[in-house]
Amino acid sequence: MSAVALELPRRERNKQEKRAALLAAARSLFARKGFAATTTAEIAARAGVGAGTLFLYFASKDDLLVAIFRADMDAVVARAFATLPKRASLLTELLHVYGAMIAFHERDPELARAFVKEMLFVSPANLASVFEFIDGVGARIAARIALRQARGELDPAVSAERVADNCFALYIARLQKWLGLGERLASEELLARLRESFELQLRVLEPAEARATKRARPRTRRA
Amino acid sequence: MSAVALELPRRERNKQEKRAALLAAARSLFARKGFAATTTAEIAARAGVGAGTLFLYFASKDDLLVAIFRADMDAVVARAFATLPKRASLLTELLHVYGAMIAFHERDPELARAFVKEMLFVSPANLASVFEFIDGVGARIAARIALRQARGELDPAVSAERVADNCFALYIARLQKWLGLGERLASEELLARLRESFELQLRVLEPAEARATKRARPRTRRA
DNA sequence: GGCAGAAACTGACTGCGCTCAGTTTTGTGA
DNA sequence: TCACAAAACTGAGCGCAGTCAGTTTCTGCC
Repeated sequence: MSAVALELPRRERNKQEKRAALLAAARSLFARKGFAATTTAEIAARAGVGAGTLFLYFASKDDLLVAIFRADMDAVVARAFATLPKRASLLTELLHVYGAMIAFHERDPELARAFVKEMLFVSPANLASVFEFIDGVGARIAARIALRQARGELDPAVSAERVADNCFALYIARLQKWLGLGERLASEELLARLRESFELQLRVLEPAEARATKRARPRTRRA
Repeated sequence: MSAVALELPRRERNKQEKRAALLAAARSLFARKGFAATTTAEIAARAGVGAGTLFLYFASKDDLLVAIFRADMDAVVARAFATLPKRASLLTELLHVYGAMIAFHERDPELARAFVKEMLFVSPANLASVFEFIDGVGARIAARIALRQARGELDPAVSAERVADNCFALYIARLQKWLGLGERLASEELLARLRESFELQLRVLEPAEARATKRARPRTRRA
């Protein structure tokens, strides 16, 4: 009958603790031994539960991975938006945010590969959480675009949401290709490719006058 | 010492035949029972080889699937380009081609899901073949763009290859999201989303003058 | 033809993700 | 306090993808 007991029903508390224990166990084992080399039985044992219990909390081993990654990505993105460079171009801001995500993926390519592969093919609950994340990033990018549109720096006739959405799609596609390639390429390569893709997409936001001017010098190469 | 024997060394011939038999067996079993419900042992048995032999020809069950799909997609794309509508806009042409691919995926969503998920995470040989396909589509789309640039219909200062590349990335990302969603949505939905994405990307190709004109009426809604 | 070495093939076996029939724990109402 | 239902948990067991030590088939050479 302590004060603590009032906060939550005992059952619910236990469940949350077990879920957290499983996530923690999985996180540490994945980091130490890698995703493929870690068995679900090990994770369950380390979390102090039976082998079958893991699957009451996560639909599959992949599901568990996505849950972990999803949580980490939130922190990465929050930090990236909090440290946006001042007075930078939209392109720079985009690369700052997506660059942070890429850097995170680069820390453990094996996990990243598995995550990116499974991301969209998990249990409904997890899938909803992934979409929430994607939409969250999209909305924040859209806000950065809208800001500039309001200032008259970018064409306000173009839908900020749709441009943001396209950019995320471009990011995902490039990231997958990069991770699929047995990551022989440096992340700088990926960032360079992404910059090109974004540049091409963002050009649609340039006010018509600016664009007409640009046309005079057909190609802008060498920085 | 017959004439036939001269064509290829016996061994090589046998290998090709076994590979073909495995592909045919897998194709028919996947179609009848579904991908998940078909075991590699069944496929091997139907092809008349031992269970282990399958893995001398394909690195994994997924690899086998990708090999099958890849071959079919070639035919689908070839057909799509051969039946391009006359005097249509670039956007219409793009939707014709990608629409054909989507229609193909819609025929067997379970297989399509597995394919799209594994596509970039297969054995090196298969991966190369997948990239060949992607590049092939990209090049053909780029050619359609270049044609219009040469005619003066589109801005020649924009790289046709890069626009085509971005379009493929947009396609892949949208397709994955659609297939991941337990395909409750009709393919028309996907096509509509894709049209929006392409529209936004292709706008970069509009000659500057045309674009300045368009700006007069800020939004083009209702068809 | 016959032999040696290589290449191709085989299927019993392994390890692991996931299931499910049975057991324990928790919450509730008398 | 006890009975009893429901929820949570368990781990032995199952099915299957993928492996590998041993076997067969092929090829080039004398």
